[in-house]
Amino acid sequence: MKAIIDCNSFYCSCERLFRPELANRAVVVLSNNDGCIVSRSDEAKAIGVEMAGPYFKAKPLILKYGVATFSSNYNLYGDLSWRVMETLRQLLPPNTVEVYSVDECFIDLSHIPIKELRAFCMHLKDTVEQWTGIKVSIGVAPTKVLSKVANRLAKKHKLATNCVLVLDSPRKTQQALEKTLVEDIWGVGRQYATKLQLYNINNAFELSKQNIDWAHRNLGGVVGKRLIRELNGEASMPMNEERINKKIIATTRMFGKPVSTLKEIKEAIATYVSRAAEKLRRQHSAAATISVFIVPKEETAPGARFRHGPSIGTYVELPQASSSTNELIKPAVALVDRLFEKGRTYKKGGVILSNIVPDDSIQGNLFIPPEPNKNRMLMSMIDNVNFSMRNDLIKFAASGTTRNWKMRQELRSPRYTSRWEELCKVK
DNA sequence: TCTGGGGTCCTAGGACCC
DNA sequence: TCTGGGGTCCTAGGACCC
Repeated sequence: MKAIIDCNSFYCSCERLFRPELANRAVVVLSNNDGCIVSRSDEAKAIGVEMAGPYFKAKPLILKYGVATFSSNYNLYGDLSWRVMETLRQLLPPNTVEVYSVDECFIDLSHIPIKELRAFCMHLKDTVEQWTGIKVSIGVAPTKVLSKVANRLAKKHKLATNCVLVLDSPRKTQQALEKTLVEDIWGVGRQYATKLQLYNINNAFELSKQNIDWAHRNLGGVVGKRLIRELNGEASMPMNEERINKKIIATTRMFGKPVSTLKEIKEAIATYVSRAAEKLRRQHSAAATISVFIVPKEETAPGARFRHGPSIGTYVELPQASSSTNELIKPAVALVDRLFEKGRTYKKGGVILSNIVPDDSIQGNLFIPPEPNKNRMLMSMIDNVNFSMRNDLIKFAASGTTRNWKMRQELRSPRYTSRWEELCKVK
């Protein structure tokens, strides 16, 4: 059997941890740039604050009910996420924890007898809560997709399930599938949900009865086949070993306010390159392709569903993979020159590094004299200062100093667990 | 006035090879 | 009139996830 363990309203729970007076109050956390709502406590859900809705639209509701509102504080969430995962690793055999996202992991439970699964999972849940202060829900089933189904119901019916639901019989599984609408299945997004409803397939049980070849034709090829098999209890998505290195690394942001000068866009892009290069070095990699895009500001027709306008982008292959900020900034900024059109206003930009290789096996280039990664020392010194003291204490001139385009983050809580000067004060 | 950011996997189709 | 077949690699774009 497999399980998915999922932190309840993760970002909100993190904020509450250091603000116990918020325990029973509605809490929401906003995305970067204070744009959207990305986490809601149960109380916030109850008063009708919508997930992923724009902040400005929810604001009347938030003010009316006095909802505690936070900008996202990724230093804090990252650290607490690590604590939760580390706790689970200590309670489980080696290599049975697959971290899936900042607040979720799959675990392999084949070492636990079926009859003891529930008790064991309660033990996991209680220990995580006791050690980290974060509440989790656990769904257990023979496959990943079914465990996601179980997890969703566990969270939905907290009182009845105590946040742990085990699907250990065909009868329980069928009941769970019947209670799950197609759009709530892991792997079914808006496109597929619409299509399925068109065929009058409305819940997960109905979907599980569909023909495999039909799924292949209609639900994205092997992805669809796999989904049907998983719903029928046939494990088709193996547990993955820990993903060490990312294959692409991106840093993309809305600008704090629309930007219309080439200089400012170049500064923003140079700053994003610095961030992305840090991520690259943290995993001891180098990138050989660098892509840059910018998104012009445009109006959304009233009433229309919001969508971003097309992004304008291009990329360049470097003669040799690199992880040095200065080597990456130059080509990135040159790409901006090609993309920028005078007179237009832009709202977002981004940098994507791909073609990523380990930095100890960089493919030499016949036409470039080989030289040791001479920037390595400098870079790691800069990283150390910036990580331990203050973001961007040391930065490259190309990043600019005024930074009018910088994102808004007006409601961020202190980084309680990762900055000395922001520690919780008891007295 | 204000609608996130960072990923993964998969497919189709073109270029190219023998 | 007939105009191969089988394979690999690459890229762009779609769909999905949290």
